[in-house]
Amino acid sequence: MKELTKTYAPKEFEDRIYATWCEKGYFTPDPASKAPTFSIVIPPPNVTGQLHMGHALDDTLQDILVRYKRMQGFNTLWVPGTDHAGIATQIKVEEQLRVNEGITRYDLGREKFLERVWDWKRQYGSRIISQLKKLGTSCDWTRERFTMDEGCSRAVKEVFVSLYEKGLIYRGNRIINWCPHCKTALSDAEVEYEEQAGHFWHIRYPIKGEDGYVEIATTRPETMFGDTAVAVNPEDEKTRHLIGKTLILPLVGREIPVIADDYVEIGFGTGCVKITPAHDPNDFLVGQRHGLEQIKVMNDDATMNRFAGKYEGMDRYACRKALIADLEAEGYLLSTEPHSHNVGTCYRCGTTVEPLTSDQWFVKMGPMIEPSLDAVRSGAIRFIPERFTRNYTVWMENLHDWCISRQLWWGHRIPAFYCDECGELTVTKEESAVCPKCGKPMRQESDVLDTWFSSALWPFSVMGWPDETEDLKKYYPTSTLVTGYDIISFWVSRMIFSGLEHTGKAPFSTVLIHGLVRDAQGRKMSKSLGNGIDPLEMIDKYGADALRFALATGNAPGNDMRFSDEKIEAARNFANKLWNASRFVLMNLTDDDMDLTLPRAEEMAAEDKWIVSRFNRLTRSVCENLNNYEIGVALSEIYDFTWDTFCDWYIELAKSRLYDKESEGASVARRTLLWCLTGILKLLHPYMPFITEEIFTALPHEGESIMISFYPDYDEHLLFAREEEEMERVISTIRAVRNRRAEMNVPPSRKANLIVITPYPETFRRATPFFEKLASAETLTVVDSYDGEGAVKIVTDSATVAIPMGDLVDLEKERARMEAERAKVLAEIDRIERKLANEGFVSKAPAAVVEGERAKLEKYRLTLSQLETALANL
RNA sequence: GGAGGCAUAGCUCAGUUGGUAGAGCACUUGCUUCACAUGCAAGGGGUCACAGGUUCGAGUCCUGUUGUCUCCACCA
Repeated sequence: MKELTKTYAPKEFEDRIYATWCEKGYFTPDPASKAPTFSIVIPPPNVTGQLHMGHALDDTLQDILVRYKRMQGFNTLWVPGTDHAGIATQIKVEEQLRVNEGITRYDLGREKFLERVWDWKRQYGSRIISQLKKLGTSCDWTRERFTMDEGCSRAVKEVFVSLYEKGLIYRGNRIINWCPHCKTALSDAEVEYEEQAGHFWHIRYPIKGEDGYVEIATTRPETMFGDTAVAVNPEDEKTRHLIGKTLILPLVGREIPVIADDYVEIGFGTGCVKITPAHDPNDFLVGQRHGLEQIKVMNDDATMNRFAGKYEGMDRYACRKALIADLEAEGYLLSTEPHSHNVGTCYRCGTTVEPLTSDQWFVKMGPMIEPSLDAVRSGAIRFIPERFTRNYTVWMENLHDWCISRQLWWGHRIPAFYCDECGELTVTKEESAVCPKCGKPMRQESDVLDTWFSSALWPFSVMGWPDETEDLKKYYPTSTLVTGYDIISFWVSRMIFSGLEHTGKAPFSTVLIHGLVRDAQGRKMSKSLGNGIDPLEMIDKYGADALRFALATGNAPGNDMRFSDEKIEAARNFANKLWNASRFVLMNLTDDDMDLTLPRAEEMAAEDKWIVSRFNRLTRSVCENLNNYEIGVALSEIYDFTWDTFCDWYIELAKSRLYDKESEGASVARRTLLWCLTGILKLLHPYMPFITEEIFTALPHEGESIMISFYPDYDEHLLFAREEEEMERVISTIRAVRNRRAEMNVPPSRKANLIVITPYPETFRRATPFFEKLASAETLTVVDSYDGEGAVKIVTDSATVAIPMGDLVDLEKERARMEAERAKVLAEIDRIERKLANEGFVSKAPAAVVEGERAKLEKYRLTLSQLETALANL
């Protein structure tokens, strides 16, 4: 028989086991399977990224579900892959070019630059995949995908053309978020707001032909060059007289009208708002309503353009500073007050975004909103925890059109073509098209699509859509999507409306949301703080199983969790415990113990039936919790059972029979041990795949791997209520004896004779070896009555145990202790009696609860009478 | 401005349809018990933020208050 090393050493086997699983093809579902399917698509990590704790958590949860379902016999598929991550990847490669070669992408040109990015992708693209493998993820690697591979590109074109033809994609000049550093448009979702200290500058706008002026407050004076009106609310008495007047823009001298628009809030500020349609989303709308001219005053890099006059070429902030100084010098600056406000920043580079008007491509969201809300309302898609439904609904309801074009090079190039000859715009899936109108060659749109445009199609593009493939038929819609709450708006909602629009089906039925992994102090892990914990380092130090355990335990769905050395150490210790318990079982087994079935009920001792019955209950509870996505609760149940019930009690109880190796009892104990241990390994396998596999294959076992064995199932034939009760009596009495001995500082080496008075004489006679081994008993004698003086009396709800230890006993102390105990029991009896006397309780509480209280009362009464007898005998 | 989370043992957190509270770590005491000191045994420690309400019964459901975190919106 195989032997296990003395301590748990995950490095010795994790890689080997993973390689074996891959070789055997266990991760690939059987195409012939008729079983119900369970499918998941991985949230694709950035192709050039590295595994961080967020991934580790996300993918651990998915692997737990996938392995659980696979062991339950589902036809299970987990599709892996990576995302091209437009901006993120392009920034990285540009940075590398700058550092290594001192050049920009423009020096290389589009084609050469893209070659470089593909090189980069080839070089680093497999890194995160191999890191995922280290974690133990059971993805079907034969189906690995990339958001810019041929299939995904085809799906993207198909969707783009289809939406365009339906009128759901349009090109327009509208106000968008512009990142001056990335030099691209961003969607609303890609803008992060942060509170920044700023100022309100109050500026005087003179009224034409009058002496008066209008006071304007602004946080962004440099946009003044783009002002094309000043607005007041038509209902505002204080400003109504200004409507229709003409103002003169300070320093610029341009004339702008005062217009009336109820966008201006009465009572806020000066009641007069400068309107800059080209640089503010609200002003843009006001401008549209009033037909105002849009004057863009900045270049793509946020330097000022010719409309800024002498400030042309200055950076927007430099311009602001100079402008304020000039306004002050000319007497236009009325006052300055500090003002803190939210500033939009680019989610990739952190640069303050500039709202500006620009020609971009948009997805018209209107018609897709209602079906997306319906899918959730009807229950076709369920969020877990449920509260994220609201998060999703609110976002969906307030959705604006989605700006999908990016002025980047890395990404899906928009399949639109311009004919410079006749001005025709053609949107087509075809390459290098010729103008359908004039036959001249066309020029393809240079913009690429938002990364999230292709991610949104992921659940069906990876299945082969738009073709009616076998995978699509079998595995789409997918079952569960597992992701963090931080990308519900970026990704989850876009997959939902895309799935509904293009396949007519919601892409998944359940969305399991998890929180963020924070550091031990509760801070968000970030590069700039340098507080990130590297999952690979953790795997190296503690093993992948310990990492997975630490991530799966101790937190409820949707809540953030803290990660600490403490936590993963506890997980590693648990692995070590399981390892050593297995060593114990293994070293006791003999060559005859290849029978993997449980001994027959008649053969089993009370303790065997007890552990089997408890395991059976555990199985039921674990499955219930896993089915409800209570992944952490299920794990802690397995943990408690393994450590407390199996190791601390059952193994110890079994030892007394194992000594006599040849005996029938030893054989039964060995088979029960093996059966239970194997069951624990199976229950635990989804969480800790490596250690359970290593032990499983070391033990006598059926089948070549635990990962393709069947998950334990509740079996009513394995419920032994009577033996459970019997063993609980024994255990609680052993505990009580230990407790008294510890209180009295009796060393374990000092054995004692136990005299037991009990209504369950047989139980205690049979349990004699347990008291000898676990309660330092020399002998155990069951008697009808005992009045020995100078004995310590231990009273439980099933027995009075007397220990004659004359010299050690202080009679007065004993009396006091027992009186105290009596008082406690009396209080309990009183409490329960009052409860049972309460008619409301008896008539309204469930029968089982009332029955439970009655049983408790019974026990307390027994304890009380025993205590009183003992006191009388003292 | 709107929405939501959290508030339970010294610390970090569980607590699944309401039935007087649990774990890990830390702490105290005792153990070289032949699987494990990454261990074994015993123990101390909580008016479940506060105030009301529903109920026979509330950590759990409802309302409000306070503290704290997050998301969304963006009134210049």
